[in-house]
Amino acid sequence: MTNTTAPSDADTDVAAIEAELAEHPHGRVPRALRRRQILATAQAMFVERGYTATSMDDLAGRLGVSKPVIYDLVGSKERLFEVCVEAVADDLAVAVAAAVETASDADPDDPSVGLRAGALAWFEFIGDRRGLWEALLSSTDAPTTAAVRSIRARQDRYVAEQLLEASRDAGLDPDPTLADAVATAMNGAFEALGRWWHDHPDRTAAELADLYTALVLPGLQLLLQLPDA
Amino acid sequence: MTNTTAPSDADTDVAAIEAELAEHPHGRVPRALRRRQILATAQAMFVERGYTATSMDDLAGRLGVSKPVIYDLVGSKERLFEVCVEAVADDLAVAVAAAVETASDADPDDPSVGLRAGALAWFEFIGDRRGLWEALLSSTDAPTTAAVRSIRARQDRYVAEQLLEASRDAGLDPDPTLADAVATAMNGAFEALGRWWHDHPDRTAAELADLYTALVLPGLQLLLQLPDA
DNA sequence: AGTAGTAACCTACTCGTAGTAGGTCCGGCA
DNA sequence: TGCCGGACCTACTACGAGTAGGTTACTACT
Repeated sequence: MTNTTAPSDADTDVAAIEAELAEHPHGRVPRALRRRQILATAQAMFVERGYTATSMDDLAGRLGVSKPVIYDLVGSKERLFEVCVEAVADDLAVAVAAAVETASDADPDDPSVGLRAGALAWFEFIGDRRGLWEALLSSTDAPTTAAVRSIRARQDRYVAEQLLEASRDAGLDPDPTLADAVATAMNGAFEALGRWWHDHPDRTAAELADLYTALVLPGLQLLLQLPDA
Repeated sequence: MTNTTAPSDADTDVAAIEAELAEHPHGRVPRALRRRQILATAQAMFVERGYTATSMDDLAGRLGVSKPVIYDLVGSKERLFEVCVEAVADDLAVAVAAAVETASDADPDDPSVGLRAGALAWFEFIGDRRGLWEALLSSTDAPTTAAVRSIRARQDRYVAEQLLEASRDAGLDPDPTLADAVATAMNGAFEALGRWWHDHPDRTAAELADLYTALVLPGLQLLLQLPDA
């Protein structure tokens, strides 16, 4: 059930943007559109060749535009990468949060269904964008610094918040620092399983979500003293 | 209990190597020694400035040697980084394996003591080399590609093997692929907690090892059907 | 219509860094 | 004394990120 909707905003973007570009007879194009084109094309190149192997000259060539245009609109190569990563991270965060909310609403008493639903949404998301995810985050060579740090921090915050909420819902008084650490560890396991999946593509998102849940949930319930069901 | 022994092979190396170098009156030094000097100095610079900010020219300058010497002895900048990482990874692997073995010998019936001992050794090791670990692995900007991949693979293999062994010791017939996936997830959690520790230095290695064990062990026992104690 | 003003874009650089071609200098050994 | 090989150096090339300053075409106003 992983390929029903648009597989990647980026590819869609490229097509849509191409169409919009055609409407402008001369090479001259509004800044906003040019910027979207740059981001979409850059994302594609990062995926194909990786960060270092993608040169700004090549990108400019592929865009049919000179380098200063890119620098004017984006600022720097590192910034360009960051923006690409953040776009993906935004989509992921939205997808996961929606799945968690839906599941929690359906079964408000069992905190484990939220976890399971979130895990499933997470794996389905990255399953739909294999190359993208690998290239941008699980990354092989990028000055991932700021970008990856910030999306990790965001995921950690989200999961920690979920843990605290579940804990409070169960009538407990949770330790925020503990929740923080646990959330970080959980997300580390996510990332790692995402990489593992890449080397074992025959597995399904559901299998990974089950595995993840089975591994993490029992310890979680003990640590946070959550109810069993 | 984290600072009793030699805190970092690298610093020790620098001193020892300096001494050995003094024995060679002219600048001329045997290849092997020069190579050790290069590695030690490079490691230090990578820790101080990070990968990209460390230029081969600067390194050559600090060594009092010209660039081609480095290229002759190491091959490339990326290779240089890899060698540094692998050296640390070797030490870590040895430390963890030793701790696990000792603990398992002392209490052969309870597989959880091995896990707990390994976790503790792992955290103590990286606690002893904060900056080093952060710079080389948790890395901020390196073409970590090959290096990080290979050390992750190695850690994964080790943990998977431990899991299989524990499972067999309990008289079960374990699934290698499952063990592989679980090991990967466990190590992902390790890495993430290592990073978290960096932002919460007030914690002790023992606290982190306890947290890790508490989070992971229950699920592990269910998944692999290990005995409880 | 003619004429600013400005948005989009380009040419042609600088600067820094990875990596290399080819030569030098010194010790040992016949 | 002359030769050989190992340690080392000077002086490059190639390439990529980022920029200074100029050019063209569209828009708005008189």
